[in-house]
Amino acid sequence: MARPRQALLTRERIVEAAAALIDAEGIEACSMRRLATELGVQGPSLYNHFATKAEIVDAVAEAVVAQVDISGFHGTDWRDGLRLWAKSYHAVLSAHPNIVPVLATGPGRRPAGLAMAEAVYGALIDAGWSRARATHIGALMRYLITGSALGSFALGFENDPGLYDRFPHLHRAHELAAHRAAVDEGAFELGLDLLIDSLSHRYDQGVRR
Amino acid sequence: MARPRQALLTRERIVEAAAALIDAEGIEACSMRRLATELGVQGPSLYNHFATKAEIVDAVAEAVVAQVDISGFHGTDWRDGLRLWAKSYHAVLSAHPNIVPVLATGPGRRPAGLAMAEAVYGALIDAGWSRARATHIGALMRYLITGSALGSFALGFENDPGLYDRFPHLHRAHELAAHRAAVDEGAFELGLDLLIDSLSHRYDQGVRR
DNA sequence: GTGTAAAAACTTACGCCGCTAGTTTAAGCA
DNA sequence: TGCTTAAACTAGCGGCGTAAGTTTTTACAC
Repeated sequence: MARPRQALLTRERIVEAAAALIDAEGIEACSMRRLATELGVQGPSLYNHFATKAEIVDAVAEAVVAQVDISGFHGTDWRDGLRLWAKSYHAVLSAHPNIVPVLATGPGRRPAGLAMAEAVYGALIDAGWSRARATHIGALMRYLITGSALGSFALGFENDPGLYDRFPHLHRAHELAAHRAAVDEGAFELGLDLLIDSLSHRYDQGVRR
Repeated sequence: MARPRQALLTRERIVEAAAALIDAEGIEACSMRRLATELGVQGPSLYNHFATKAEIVDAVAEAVVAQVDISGFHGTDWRDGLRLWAKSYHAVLSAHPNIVPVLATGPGRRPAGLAMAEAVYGALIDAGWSRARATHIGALMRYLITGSALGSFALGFENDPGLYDRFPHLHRAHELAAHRAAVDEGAFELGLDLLIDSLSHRYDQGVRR
């Protein structure tokens, strides 16, 4: 086949298919040949639209970050804005855990990441936090969110009671997997509550740097 | 060359070389052929000592986690134990960031990870936290620690002022990289302080579940 | 001592990977 | 109408993880 009358590929179609493949089977399973097959095309054709595989993966990362809701910072208390943003970010990353290691490499390189940083940092500055503290708060929220999305804590323990015989306190660790959602979500929610409570306390006491 | 009088390889030598290569250039750069060359041997010889590359990477991960100091839980307040452990864990992962995504996949699969979970969970249970809360606290500490080690926040913003023209609050973001240590460490320390302060407050009020 | 089995290096090779080069044909425009 | 560019193709390179089979040495049973 030479050039078709109607283009078979677009950057959008490629990113969409790559995102689906990465979500389902991970970045390594999303090979150029495999992705092309999924799109009904031969492998090298993808290079007419993206220069490298890394560019495709980056575009997927950008599309994921763009889904995060940063509208909660407008006209609300900084605490509420922070909470809404964190929950949205957490929900988006939890839906796409396989792309998380890529996101972590450059929060401020992709447009959507910059827009997010602007919103978070801006809201904290406007609330009166010092520049240094606003940076720290933004960073540590990111730590909690990406850390929780990187891998399920509950699924990190295998469902085999015999594994924990040498660890008396872990004798019920094999039950963790069955309560994955409650454990993982509970830990994230607790972390968010603790951080915001503590920040709020400092803020109300006038400690803002 | 056939079998040598003295074995050229041991599991330890392989893990050591693999750890160095992963630290220096990442997991993908640590190919079987490359690693073998580094050890003065042909690629497939490694399979006499490990069944797969994943097994080698796993052994590196195990060796890294084993460096974390969990001795701080003995005979001290749970808050101090938690803080000492978290700082040690953070320091170890910061020294080996390229292995972090591997660690996140199974906190309770490797022996060193289990020993760590036993120490953390046990200390929290002994202090009086409920089983559910002890699990949550262990998990969210892990989130903060792995999240912070996954990628530098400061280095996520390129040192090019022009990039931030469209984002008024980020007009000094290009300076972040120059203060990498202060930003990244400051954020982690703040997160740790906030979490422990907040947990401590709840604990002292008798809210332990 | 000798015979045998296992161990630890080797060589060769398979199928997949990211990617390059060159080819073909259609589209878009002067 | 003719020229350039775009978007598909095929062929192929070097590297990857790994399997299979070879060679020689070691360790141990008789």
